Amino acid sequence: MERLPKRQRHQQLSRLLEENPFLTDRELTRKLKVSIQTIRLDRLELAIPELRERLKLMAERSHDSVKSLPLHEVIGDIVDLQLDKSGISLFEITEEHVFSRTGIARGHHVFAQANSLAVAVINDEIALTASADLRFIRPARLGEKCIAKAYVRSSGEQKGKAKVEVFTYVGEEMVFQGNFVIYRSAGETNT
Amino acid sequence: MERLPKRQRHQQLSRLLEENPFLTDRELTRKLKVSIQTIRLDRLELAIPELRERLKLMAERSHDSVKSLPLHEVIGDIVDLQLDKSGISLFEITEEHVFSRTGIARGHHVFAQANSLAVAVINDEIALTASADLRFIRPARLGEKCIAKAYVRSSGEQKGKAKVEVFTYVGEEMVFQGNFVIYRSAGETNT
DNA sequence: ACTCTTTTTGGCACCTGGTATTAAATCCTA
DNA sequence: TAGGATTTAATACCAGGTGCCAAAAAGAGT
Repeated sequence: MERLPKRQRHQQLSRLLEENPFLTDRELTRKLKVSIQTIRLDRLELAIPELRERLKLMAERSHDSVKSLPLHEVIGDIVDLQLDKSGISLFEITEEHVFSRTGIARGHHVFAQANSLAVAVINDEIALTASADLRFIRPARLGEKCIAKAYVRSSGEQKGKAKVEVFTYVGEEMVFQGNFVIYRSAGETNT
Repeated sequence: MERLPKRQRHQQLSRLLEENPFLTDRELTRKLKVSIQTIRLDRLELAIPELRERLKLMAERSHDSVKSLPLHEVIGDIVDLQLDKSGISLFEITEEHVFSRTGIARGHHVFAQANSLAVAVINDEIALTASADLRFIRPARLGEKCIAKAYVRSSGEQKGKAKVEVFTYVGEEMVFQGNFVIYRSAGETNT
């Protein structure tokens, strides 16, 4: 039995729609050289919804992913904050934070959580990172919940700089440690 | 002339569709208590496309933003790369990177560019940031183009660690400098 | 060569969510 | 009360399908 042609076509169809979900059945007939009914049977078998449904799905995905894009403000959820003293934030490592090959979080996300917290804990109008000293103790992995704890070591209202120490844990294990020096507006703003 | 009802309806219609672009004209008639023709005239005047067009637009946006979503892989465009030697990347500060009150870039974005480049420049299957030492020399601001230059100082194939130095400039001015220690898979992978 | 099954086509009615056009009804106000 | 703006109605048409049924074509088995 040379049942291949159908399977092959199914594969091609899947591939085509994966790389361009905007194709109508009619356009697919031209690419695959079969009738439109065949295309529709194929979609049925492969459980691929019609064009409009595909677009709707994509639109829905993009609609609620607006919320989950944490690029703008604080990275991680701050669950406790004592200004000029200490703070705690939570951050869960999801697919978008990891190297896809290894499932290990990219360093800048772990840093972003710690940095956001270090800035937030400083009780001032303007607080900017001046310098930092980081240690990635062990990699954080997909699905892990990172708990960052920040302690203000010297707030130095006069000097314009504050020192903040941040420790990030997964469970009991420490995964990251950083010493931050934060500029605060009391001292100077910027050029 | 009590021309308000129309303008008011137009405003409501815009608002409704803004917060839920998935509404059909028929659903809108129920919300606004006017005939479907009125809804269509209104959309015409307001140049709001029909439901399917709206969904298509959203789908398209989300489709090619896959490329421009810089969350996953490398932050910044790498324009030059000599593995185990040096690399250059460009990154423009846009609204989403800054504190909205001050227009100053959040530190973790500047760090992310430098960190991505430091990892990219290491010629190895797996490269992870081990530790880093950072100096934010002056704030990067909205609209500025950051040029990060990375130099591998000691690649240490045996030791499993490489040292990378990164300098980030806006024009002639240095805004950031960092010393990175990168784990490379030659030495050890991970737990 | 003749079955039997799978696969592929074709045709037709129907659906949704519209556009386009023309016409009638309703307001408002000068 | 005439006249423009506004609203509603009615009808034809379109894209991109679904659902269903039948017929043609292609293989496979013996």
